[in-house]
Amino acid sequence: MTYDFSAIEPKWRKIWEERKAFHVERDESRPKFYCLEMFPYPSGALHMGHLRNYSIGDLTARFLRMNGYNVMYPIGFDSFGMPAENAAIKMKTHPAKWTMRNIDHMIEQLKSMGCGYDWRRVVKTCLPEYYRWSQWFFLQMYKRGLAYRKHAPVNWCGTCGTVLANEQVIGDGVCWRCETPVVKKGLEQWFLRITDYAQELLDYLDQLSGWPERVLTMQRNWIGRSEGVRFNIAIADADLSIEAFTTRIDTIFGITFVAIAAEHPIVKTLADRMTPEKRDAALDFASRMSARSAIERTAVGGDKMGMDTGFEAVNPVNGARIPIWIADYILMDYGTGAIMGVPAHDQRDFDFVRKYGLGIIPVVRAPGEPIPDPGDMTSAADADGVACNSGRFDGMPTPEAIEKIGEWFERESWGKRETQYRLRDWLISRQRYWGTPIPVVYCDKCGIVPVPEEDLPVELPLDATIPPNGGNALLDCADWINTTCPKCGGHARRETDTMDTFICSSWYFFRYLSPGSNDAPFTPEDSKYWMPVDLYIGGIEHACLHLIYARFFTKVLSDLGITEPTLREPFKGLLTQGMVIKDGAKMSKSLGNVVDPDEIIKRYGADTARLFILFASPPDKSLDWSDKGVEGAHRFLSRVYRLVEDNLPSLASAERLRTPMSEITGGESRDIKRLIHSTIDRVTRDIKDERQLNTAVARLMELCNGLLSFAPPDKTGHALFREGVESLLLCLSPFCPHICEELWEMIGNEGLLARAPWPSVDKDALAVDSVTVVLQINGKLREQFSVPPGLAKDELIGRVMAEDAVKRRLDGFEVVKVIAVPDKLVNIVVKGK
RNA sequence: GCCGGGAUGGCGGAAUUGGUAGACGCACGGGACUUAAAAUCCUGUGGACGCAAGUCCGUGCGGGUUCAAUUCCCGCUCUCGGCACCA
Repeated sequence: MTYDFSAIEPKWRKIWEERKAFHVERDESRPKFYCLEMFPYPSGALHMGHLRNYSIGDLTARFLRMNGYNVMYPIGFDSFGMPAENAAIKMKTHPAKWTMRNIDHMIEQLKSMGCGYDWRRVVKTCLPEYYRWSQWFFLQMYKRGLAYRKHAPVNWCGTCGTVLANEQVIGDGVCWRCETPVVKKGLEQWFLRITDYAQELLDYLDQLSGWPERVLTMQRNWIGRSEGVRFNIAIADADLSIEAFTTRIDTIFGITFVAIAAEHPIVKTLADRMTPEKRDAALDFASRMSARSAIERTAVGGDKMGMDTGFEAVNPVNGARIPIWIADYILMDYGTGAIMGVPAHDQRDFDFVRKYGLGIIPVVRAPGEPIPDPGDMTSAADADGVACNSGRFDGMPTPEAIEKIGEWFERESWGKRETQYRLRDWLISRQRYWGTPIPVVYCDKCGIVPVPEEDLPVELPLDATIPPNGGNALLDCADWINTTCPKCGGHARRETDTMDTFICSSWYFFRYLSPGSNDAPFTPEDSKYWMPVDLYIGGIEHACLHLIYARFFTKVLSDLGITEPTLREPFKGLLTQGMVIKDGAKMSKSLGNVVDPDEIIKRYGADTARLFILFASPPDKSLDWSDKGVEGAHRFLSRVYRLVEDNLPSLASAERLRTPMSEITGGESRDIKRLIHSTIDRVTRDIKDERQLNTAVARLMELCNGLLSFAPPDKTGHALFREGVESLLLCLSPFCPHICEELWEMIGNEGLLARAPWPSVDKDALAVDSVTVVLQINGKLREQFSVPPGLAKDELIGRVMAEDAVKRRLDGFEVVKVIAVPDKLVNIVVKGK
């Protein structure tokens, strides 16, 4: 018989299922571990990235289960979203049908991988039993003012036919899904007040020691905190003022213009006070500027465009009159949409005045240097220095000037020191059908009315037909839209926008914990026992999307009293797996370099696929797919199989499971005992502490090689051989569970390996009988000697110096210094001949 | 521009606190088995010189610290990723 994975793998999956090997319940008597994977979108089939994600997850879950932890390891499907609608149009079917069929197929695929999920806990976010609670959370937030509706310039993707949250606009301003350039549109939409949590989201990053530094940095950048002063600038000869925000209030004496965003409301006010020709020109300029896509607006080194309004502003500190311009480089959605222009110390302002011939006033100089001549300046000087041209602040270093002038502004009530964030409130409305309906109606009389909790869920009508042009199918559901107002009973219309699917994924990890719960999204007991997630595994692409939203949701749930007040963060540990690469590029359909997991599993088995993936590179680095490497992994498993099959009589003859080191005499036997236990030791540490799964596999290969070349010399030898084989199977089982179960059974063990305890390390067996020390001369390796371990420095030096080879080498040299490192080396420093 | 990774044989990747660079695997060379091939097993494999013993060079580049540097410090180059007219 050879290694027949196609018979072995289904056999053990069936047994695991029958024996409910992976069912899990709360158990206060054992430490818990919550191992979570980013759940897949049911696109139709798993790709290699999924296989990698879930191989890492299942290994972790199995390892910890064997180590005595009560392990929560669930899976589900993020099953609302655009692709289902697109597929529905293309395949002339319904998104629900397409989605549910895909889920069924992907469940089969996940099972074929051998992942030990608790299948009773599967979450499908497109089912009313799930999304009713998303709606319920929305209502709780609405009640507390955390969900609100406002008119705002929003990001619109023409291809997807919907608005997007800021986080979903990526790169140079394109849609995260279809990469269409996004345009700004003024619309009334629903938002969640995530900015209320900006500071906490930032502060708690410091506590997330189990997260990769890159992700923490990305989130810090995204939240983008900056401290400055918000202040009023009066408009001359008008009872109007403009608010500006600056982080460099110390440069206030250097203002030579004020610039406002094209979308700024004051543009219209000012235009109304202009001559008709001037007015038309201004409004035309403003609308041309604001209509441009993010790509055009932020083109690197883009020429700045501006227009003088003819109005003047008054510098609060000295009464200087300065022109007010509309400028395209001012963003309406950051700060106040208006800035004080200080060309001497801001490169953008500098570029602007050079183009339009406005003045430059230097107000910071390098210490000990004269005030620069504006005419000589070739760029803005944004470095710190000391104040100049700034009245009584002259000579003050920049940080102090920022402090003192800020205080002065507050004292004079000109403005206030303030912290700004780049983070924007989360726009959750989507003009799409296949999503969670927003539980709100618009009453002719009462306006916005939330749907009462007892009327939840607001079910998505499943009899809708997706319009072939990709529009929102809900708009055609007149029966569904027209309803009665829960408040006055009059006519009302349902909200036809659905929620961003990132809402669904913001709390699914709570739902896993209480799958049957009908009167609450999850039970407090379950949440208290299982949360937080101990290890979350997924792609880094969610660093500023899902991972921020889920943190926000967790904080809100905690504040609403739905979870423990102390549960402020959902994910204690985060492992961002690397990409799967083939031929130097990320696997993608367009490049034609995809490898189908199904085919690999069919051809080599799931154990081989998993082993290769875990062996080829560390989990957080990118993985180079190699067909040859897969064959290598398969070859190894065949060798493991043969190791057992060819030695069944020897294995059966073993009389004891563990032989103490003190009873082992032969050198080879002592070596194999040592190899067994150093392997267990290393593999355990590699998995637990280092997450170095690739080196753990390497150790197991070494153990296998060692056992293959070990010929048991006696009875003790046979016992040791069995000890080695059992250790190998136990340690290998989280990587390749099926073959290990099979071999475990073959050597006569009862009970599931999946439930067996992890082998312990026999510390006595780690002690070595001799060590190799090297001789260095002037730091260069020269000789090697075998000596007993634990020799003191002097003893070691004495022994090495006595060697003939060493004497020969030192002949004619003067020994300057001798360094000894016990059990490692002796380095002799010598001087010329 | 700012922030964060990374650079080690032909390839993927290893190297506790500075202490034998290249574990493990792939690929390749030689051999065994075979009529032959595949599979399997044994064996070699960083580069240069050498019959050999051995010597020299070698972890992106240039310096430095040290008896000793892939590892620590200073200065660069290249590369991947994130953010960016963010006031």
